Amino acid sequence: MPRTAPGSAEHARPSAPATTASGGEVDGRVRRSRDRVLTTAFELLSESGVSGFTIDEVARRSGVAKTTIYRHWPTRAALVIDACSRITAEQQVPDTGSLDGDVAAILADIAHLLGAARWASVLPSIVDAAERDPEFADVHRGIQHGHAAPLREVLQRAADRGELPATANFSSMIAGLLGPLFYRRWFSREPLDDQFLTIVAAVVLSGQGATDDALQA
Amino acid sequence: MPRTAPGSAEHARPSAPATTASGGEVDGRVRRSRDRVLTTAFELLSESGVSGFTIDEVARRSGVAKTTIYRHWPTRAALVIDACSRITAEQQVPDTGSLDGDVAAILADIAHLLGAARWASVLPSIVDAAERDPEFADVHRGIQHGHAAPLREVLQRAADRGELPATANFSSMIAGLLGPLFYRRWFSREPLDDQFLTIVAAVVLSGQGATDDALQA
DNA sequence: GTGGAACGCTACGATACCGTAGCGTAGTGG
DNA sequence: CCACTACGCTACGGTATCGTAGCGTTCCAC
Repeated sequence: MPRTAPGSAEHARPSAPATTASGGEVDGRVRRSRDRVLTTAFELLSESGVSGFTIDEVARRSGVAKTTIYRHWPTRAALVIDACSRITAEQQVPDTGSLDGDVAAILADIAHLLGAARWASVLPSIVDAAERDPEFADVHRGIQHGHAAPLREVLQRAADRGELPATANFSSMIAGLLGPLFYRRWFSREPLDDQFLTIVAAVVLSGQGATDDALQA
Repeated sequence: MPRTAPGSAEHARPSAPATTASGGEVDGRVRRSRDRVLTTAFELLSESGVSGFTIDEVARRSGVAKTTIYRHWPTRAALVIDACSRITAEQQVPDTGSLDGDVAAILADIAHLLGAARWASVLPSIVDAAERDPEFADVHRGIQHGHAAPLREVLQRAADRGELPATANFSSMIAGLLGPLFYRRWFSREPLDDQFLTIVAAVVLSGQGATDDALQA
């Protein structure tokens, strides 16, 4: 986003509340507009990346007037960020009873996400932007946390159950589990088949590894 | 690069040879211009990413006139690609005698690259572009191959020596070794300390793992 | 119904780039 | 010393965006 100044994410609505007196309900028109725009925005984002993202194009595709878009988002950057944030895709934390099962479930989930064109093609754009723009760095942090958290949780549970040594290095294990998947999707561009997932999980979990003790061997 | 058509990478020089009658030597002025431009281009690329890359800015910084730049590269895209290709950074293939030693050396190299601001901040940009532009996909493939090849070679040598089972799954091992490093640099943004490298290598190599047999356990 | 908010439309001004033209200057090689 | 080539400079034409203004229209809420 070379052309636009960051600008505060805060947006002063024209004048009035837009929420009816009762609860936090909003005018149906507002809701429709916002939804249509955000949906289109996300779609466009996955097609063209952060840099190819254009308000004019969003307006064209969504059928929502450009002026209306600017009534809801103060700046292009704000809309991009907002659309990006929709990716957060909170993963569910599985509970199969065993660490192996939990990890397998999570890896399968992630692999599925990586297979879904949209998600997987937007993320590199965000990573790139995050390298330079602090606002994107925040978004990135959120996404990152979103998919590492479930793994961390099942690892913690396993440690509590005694399935993992207390010295287990969670952070390294997570990198060991997710890294190879990401690597294949974005770098070597090889398929993420079940066999690969199984191998990754087996190697990291059996080399239970990731404890610092293992280094003495 | 939303604004510019790809265009052939071929560039018809104005008219004359630019190379003297003798060998492939070129006019010193040409050499200076090309060098200055490419250097500046790469620098700018790592600062602003592929999308923030501008011919005008390259001209400003390098001191080389925009018209001159266009005399050497037919289009913005061509210059970007050319600058990107400079990253290829051919890694050396170590030969410490043992698989462990070789892998450790390579991981240290990669970690060093990932620590170098320039290289590491350009790559996400290329990955992003490669998602949509076939020309960048080529560049990306080259880079990717460039850093996976040494690993593949030391693994092959180890297999020949009998240090690895013949059934070893090289591709998975490479993903298992490089993935975690990349993951830490671009996703979790944790430091790549020696301990981490050691753990990664130990886990993947000890779980020699990556053979399909290991799955029966 | 009716008032007011939200929307759509057209048109702008301002920038930033791309890529090219034309012309004069400087440096290279013989 | 001379021709030839590469270079620098200024100025364009063209395009794509951003973000805003003004005004009429539609739709929600009461």
